[in-house]
Amino acid sequence: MITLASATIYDVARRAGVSPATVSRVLNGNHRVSPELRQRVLEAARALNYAPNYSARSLSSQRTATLGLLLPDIANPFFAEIARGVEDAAAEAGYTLLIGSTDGDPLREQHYVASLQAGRVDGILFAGANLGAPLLEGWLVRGVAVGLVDRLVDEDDVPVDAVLTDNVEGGALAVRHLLNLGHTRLAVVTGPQRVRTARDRLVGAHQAAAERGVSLDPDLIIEGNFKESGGYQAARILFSRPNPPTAIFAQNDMMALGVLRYLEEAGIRVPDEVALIGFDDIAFAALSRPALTTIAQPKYEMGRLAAQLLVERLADSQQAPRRLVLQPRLVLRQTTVVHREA
Amino acid sequence: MITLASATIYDVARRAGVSPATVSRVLNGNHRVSPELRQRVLEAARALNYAPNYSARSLSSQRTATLGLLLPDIANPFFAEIARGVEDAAAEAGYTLLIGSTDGDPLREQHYVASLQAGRVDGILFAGANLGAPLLEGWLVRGVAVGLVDRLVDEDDVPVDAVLTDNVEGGALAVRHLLNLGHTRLAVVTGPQRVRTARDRLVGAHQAAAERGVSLDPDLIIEGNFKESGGYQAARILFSRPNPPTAIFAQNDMMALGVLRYLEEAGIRVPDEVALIGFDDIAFAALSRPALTTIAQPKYEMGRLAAQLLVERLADSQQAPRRLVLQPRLVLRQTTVVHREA
DNA sequence: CTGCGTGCAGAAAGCGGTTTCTCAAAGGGT
DNA sequence: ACCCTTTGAGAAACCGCTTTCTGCACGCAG
Repeated sequence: MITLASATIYDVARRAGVSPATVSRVLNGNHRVSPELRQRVLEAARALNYAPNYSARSLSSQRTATLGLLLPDIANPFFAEIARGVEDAAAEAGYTLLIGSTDGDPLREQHYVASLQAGRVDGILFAGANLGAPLLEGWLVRGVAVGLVDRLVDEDDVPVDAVLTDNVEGGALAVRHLLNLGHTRLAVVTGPQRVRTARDRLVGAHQAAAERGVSLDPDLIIEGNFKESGGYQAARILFSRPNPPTAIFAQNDMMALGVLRYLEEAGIRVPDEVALIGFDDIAFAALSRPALTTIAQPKYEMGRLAAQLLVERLADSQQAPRRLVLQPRLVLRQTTVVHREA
Repeated sequence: MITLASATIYDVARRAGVSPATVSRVLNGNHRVSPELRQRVLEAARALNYAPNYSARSLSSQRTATLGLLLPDIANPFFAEIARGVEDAAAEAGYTLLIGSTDGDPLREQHYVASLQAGRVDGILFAGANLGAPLLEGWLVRGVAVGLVDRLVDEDDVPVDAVLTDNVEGGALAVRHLLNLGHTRLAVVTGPQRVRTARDRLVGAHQAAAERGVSLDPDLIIEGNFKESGGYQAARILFSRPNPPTAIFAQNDMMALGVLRYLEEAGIRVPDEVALIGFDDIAFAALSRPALTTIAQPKYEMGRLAAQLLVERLADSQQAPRRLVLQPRLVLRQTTVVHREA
C-alpha cells in the first residue's frame, strides 16, 4: 500500500526552519509569533499541503470538536429534521456530528453509548423516546456534556439541558380544536405509554376535555406505536366497534396518515364524517390528501437550540442546566375543516 | 470543573500489578497472556470502569473506526434512507458514522472535506449529486478510502468504488410504462441537468421512446430541481400551454408530488386525464393520494452495499474498484392505472 | 554601565494508547 | 546435564500535536 504519509508538523517546521512549537502557534493563531516566521510557516504548510492530524490534536488538546447525536431512526422524517438542525448549529460552532440510530433498542443504545464514551465526542445529544436517569448520570459523571431533545428523563430532577415542545399544551390544542368543531366522541390514538411524550400529550388531551366539562371515553383511547401501521390498526379497531368516534387525535403524523389510509379504504369521508388531527407537522402532512391538520413542532429549531445549548455548556460546564420549552402550534388543513387550506 | 479524569491504561496496569503493555494486549485480545494475568487485568479494568481513550488509540493505531458520509441533505427522505443503510452496515463492521449535509453547496462541501481529512475518518462516502474528479483524486492520494453512492464522477475512469441504480434503465422503464398505457404526449420533468443522475434518466427516456419509434417532444421536457416546488412549477408551465401532455414522468418523487398538487388544484384528474410516474419510491409515495406509481430504487440497500464496499476496501486497499449497478423496479400504484393497488 | 522586565522561539514533557524490542524463564531435544 | 528455542511480560519508543518551561536578546530605567 502506497501510504504516502501526509506531512506532519515536523515536516513543516523543518521546511520553514523553525521549531514544531512555532508551527503549532502559528496554525492555532494564539501566541505572538513574528510576522516573518509566521509567513514562512504558512508558506511551508501550504507547500506541503499540511493538515493537522485530528487524533493527535484531540489527544493533546483533550477536545474532539465532535458532537454525538443518538436518535431512534435517522430515516424517520421527524428526527431527520431535528438532526439537520443539530448539524447546522454544530457546524456553525465548528463541530462535526456523529449520528447513531438506536431504534429505541436498549442494546443498540448501549452499543453506541459504549463506543462514544472515552473521549470520542465532546458532548452528546439524545433525541426522542425515554432515557433512564442512571445511564444519563453515568455520562454526566464521566465529564461528557449531555443534552436532550424531545426527550425527558422520567425523574424530573436530573440536572441536564433539554429542549422540548410543550406536549401537554399540544395535546390540549388538538382536543380543543376538535371540541370547538362540535365533536363529542373523540378518539385518541396515543404513542407507546412508556414514552413520556405520548403520556404528556394524553394528559393535555384530558385537560382540554376537562376544561369543557367533558371527559374522554376510555374505550376510545388506543395505544399505538407512532408508526403508520399503528394508526391503521387503531382506526380499524375503532371502527369495528358499535359506536365509533366522530373525531380522532393521532399523537403523531405518521399514525394520522395510517388512520387516513384506513378511513379511505373503509369509504369514510374526511373531514365530513370523521375529523382527524395529527402531531409534529412533518413535511408530508401538507402533501397528504386530504392535507393533514396537525399540531406543529419546531423540529429544526429544536435541533438547533439543543446543539447551541450543548456548545455553550462545553464552554462553561458549571452553568445551571437550562430547559427550553417551545410552544406547539395548530396548523389547519383539510382533515378537520371542510374549506380548503388558504 | 470537576473533571474526574477517567482511568488510563496505566491505572489499570498499576492496579493489576502488570505493565501497560500487558493491559493493552489483554484488552485487544491479540497476544498470548497467561490466564492468570488476563484475569487480573480484566478485574482491574472493570473495577476502575476503564474505557480506552479513543484519540490515543486512533493516534497510535492509525485508524479511527469512523466513516464519513457526505450527502446533500439528511432531512431529505431519499438520502435519509441511504444514510440508514450506511449506518447499519457500518455499525455491523464496528464503525461509527460522521454525517455532513452539504446542500450541494461546494463551499459546505469544501468545509466538510477539509474537516474530515487528516485522519479523522478511515473512509468517506459521497452520496448524491456530482463530484469533480480532481477533488476525488485528492482524497485517493491522501490515502483515504473513498466510495460513491448514487453519484458518479463525470469522468468515467476514476478508479473508485460506487453503488448506483441503473438510471438509464429506470428512465426507460418509466417511459415504457407510459407508452404501454397508450400515451403519446409524454412530458418529462427532469432534475438539474448538471446532475448525472438526471441526465441518465433522460437518456433512458429517450431510448425507450426510440425503441417504439417515437420521439419525445422537446417542448415537453422541463428542467426541475428535484424538489416539490419544482414539480409544481413545471406542471403549471406544461398546462398553461396549448397542447398539454397526457402523461408525465417526473424524475423523482418529490417533484411528482408537486406535479400532483398542481393537477389537483387545477382540477385535472389523475390518472384519468393525466398519468403520472415518479422515481425513487420514497416512503411517502405509497401514502399520497392518489398513490404514486414510481420507479423504485433500493435506497437502504444501496447504503448498506456502499458501506460494505468501503469496509472491504479498508481491509484491502489494492483490490480493483468495484461498481455495483442495481436494477430499478416499476411500482404500480394509482397515478397511472385506474385500478387500485392490490 | 549594569540590572531587570518583556517578547519571541526552542526544548521538552506530556496526552494515552500500541507495538517493537529485549530479556528472563521455561521447555524440549540430545 | 547443557544448549537452544519458545513463550510471556516489561521497557521504551513512537503516533503527532499542544503547552509549559526555559533561555536568549533586546530595550529601558536606575
